[in-house]
Amino acid sequence: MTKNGSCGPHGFHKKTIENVKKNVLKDDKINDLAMFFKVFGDPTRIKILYALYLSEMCVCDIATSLELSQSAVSHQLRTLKDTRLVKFRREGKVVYYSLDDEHVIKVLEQGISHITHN
Amino acid sequence: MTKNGSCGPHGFHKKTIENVKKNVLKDDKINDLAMFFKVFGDPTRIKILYALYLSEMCVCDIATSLELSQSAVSHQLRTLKDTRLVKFRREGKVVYYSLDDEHVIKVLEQGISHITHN
DNA sequence: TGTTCGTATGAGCATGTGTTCATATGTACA
DNA sequence: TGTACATATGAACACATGCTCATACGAACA
Repeated sequence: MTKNGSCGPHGFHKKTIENVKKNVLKDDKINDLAMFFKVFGDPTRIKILYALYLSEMCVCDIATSLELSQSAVSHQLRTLKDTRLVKFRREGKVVYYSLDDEHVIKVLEQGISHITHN
Repeated sequence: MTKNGSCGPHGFHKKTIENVKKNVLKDDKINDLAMFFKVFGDPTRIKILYALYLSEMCVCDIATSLELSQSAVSHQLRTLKDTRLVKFRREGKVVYYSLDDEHVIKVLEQGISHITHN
C-alpha cells in the first residue's frame, strides 16, 4: 500500500475504493451481522438448533438426546434466546424451546447446502 | 433430568428424544456447519465479505477502503480462502479476491434480512 | 411451608481467536 | 541482479468463549 492509500503508483483502483467506502455497512450493522452468525458458529449450538428444527423441546430433552449437560444446554439456550434465534414458552416447571424465525431455518439450510457442495 | 434420561416422572417425552437421537447430523457434518458459520461471525470478515459482495478487489484496496492493516486483511483472507468463501486470481503482483459461492451471498442476505427484522 | 424437579446463573479455568509486529515470499522492471 | 511493491506468514499477546461445578431460582404438590 502506497502513501496515497491505494495500490499502484497512481492509485489505479480509486473508483473501486470510493465505491466501497461509500457503501460499507454502518459499524453497528456489521456488528449485529457478525453477532448473528457467530451464534451459528459453534457445534453445540448447531446441534441444539438442528434438534429444535426437528421439534420443539424442553431443556432436559435437549440435554438427554444430544448427550450434553443440562448446564451447558441452558447456557447456550440463553445465548440463542438473547440473539432471538429461539423462543420459549413455559408450562409449569418445564420450558419448551423452538426456533424463533424463518431466517434461522433458511440460514441453516444454506449452510447445509454449502457444505454438501451444491 | 431423571435417572431414565428424560423429564417427568415417567419420561413423557420419550418419542421426541428418540426422534432427535435418530435424526441428529453426524458429528463431522455438525463441525463443518459450525466452521462454515464461524467464519461469518467476525466483524472484520463480514466487512471484507460485504466489500467483495460489492466488487472484486485486491488486498491493498480492501485494506485501504476498510481502514484495516494489510496484515490483518491478509490473515482473514487466508481464513476465507481456506473455507472456500472467496476465490482469487493473480495478475502480476496483485491478487484479486472475490466471493466464491452463491451460498455466501444468500447467507449474507439472510443475515441482513434477520437483523433488519423481516 | 417444605420438598422435589426443571431450569437458570455465576465463578473459574482451559482453549480458541484476531491483531500487531517483524519478516519472508514473489513478481515486475530498471 | 538489485530494488520496489504487493502479498503472505509466523510468533506473541490480549481478549473472548464454552465448559464444569456449585448453587440459586421457580413452580407444583404433599
